[in-house]
Amino acid sequence: MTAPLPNLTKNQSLVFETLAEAGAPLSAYTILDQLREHGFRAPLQVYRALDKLLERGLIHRLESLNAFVACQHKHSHGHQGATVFVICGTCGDVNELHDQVINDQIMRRAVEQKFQVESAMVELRGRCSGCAD
Amino acid sequence: MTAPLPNLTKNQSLVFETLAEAGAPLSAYTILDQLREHGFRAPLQVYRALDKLLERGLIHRLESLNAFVACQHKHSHGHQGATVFVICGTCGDVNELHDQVINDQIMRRAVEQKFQVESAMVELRGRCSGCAD
DNA sequence: GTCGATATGTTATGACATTACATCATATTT
DNA sequence: AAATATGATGTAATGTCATAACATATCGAC
Ligand SMILES: [Zn+2]
Ligand SMILES: [Zn+2]
Ligand SMILES: [Zn+2]
Ligand SMILES: [Zn+2]
Repeated sequence: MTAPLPNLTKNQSLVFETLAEAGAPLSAYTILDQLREHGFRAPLQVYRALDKLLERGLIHRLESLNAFVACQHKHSHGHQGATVFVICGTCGDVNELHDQVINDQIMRRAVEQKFQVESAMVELRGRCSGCAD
Repeated sequence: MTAPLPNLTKNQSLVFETLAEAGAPLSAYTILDQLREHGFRAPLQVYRALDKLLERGLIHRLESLNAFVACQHKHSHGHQGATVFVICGTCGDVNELHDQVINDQIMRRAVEQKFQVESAMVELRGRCSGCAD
């Protein structure tokens, strides 16, 4: 029984659709450029929408790329625990995994140190099977 | 039998010492400011030194902070596998862990996808025991 | 309608990182 | 020693990512 999501605002929808249709990570400024024809003029319009979309878990931020990507979980179930991003440096393809073993171990180590985890980032850089040597 | 490390250059040493003495993450521009009295004038002097220190594993880059930190392994043994950084958002304290379970599982999942891992980053953000509510 | 909360528009600024080119130091070869 | 190659350094300019500050607009609760 989850509360129904309030609708996205116009700007939030535009930003989300841009990311969802790209199916790949985009920087905030790339999103801005793609939305200029829809009236976007300034970075803050993008960043504000991104912040709200992040809060709702509809998108993710890839820290190692300074870029954003639509969540690959179509049904918007909450993300419990760490998300693992597998990023090909050659073709730019990104895959999102959730791994219970990694998540459990992260939490085990955090508890050991009495560390309260607010967010966990796992990003793998390398080459996907299609780009292998 | 590891080959002896060639000595660091003057700039590399200055940057490394700055990070080692700070014992905390510093941005490239913070390092630059601290080294102005030693003749540093431009960001590139810092970034070039950081690149070399990263190559040798003497320092790490914290992707979620856009900052750099000296490796906490005093003996400069190679880092095999994922390094886990535990970062307190309140006091800024950073701890570096190496966890075989996390590393093994990352590699297991990568192999499943035929993904060749070049680097793996795990960063936990939250509150350390000293900063708990 | 008034008020409060949220969203938006706009300008300017701050923070992080690289490109391009010139110069200097050092090691190797001839 | 002179010539060459390699890596390090100095400097200016530029590019990329993100936020501060302030004004205006929209919408629902009362
Ligand atoms: Zn997701
Ligand atoms: Zn690829
Ligand atoms: Zn280390
Ligand atoms: Zn702390």
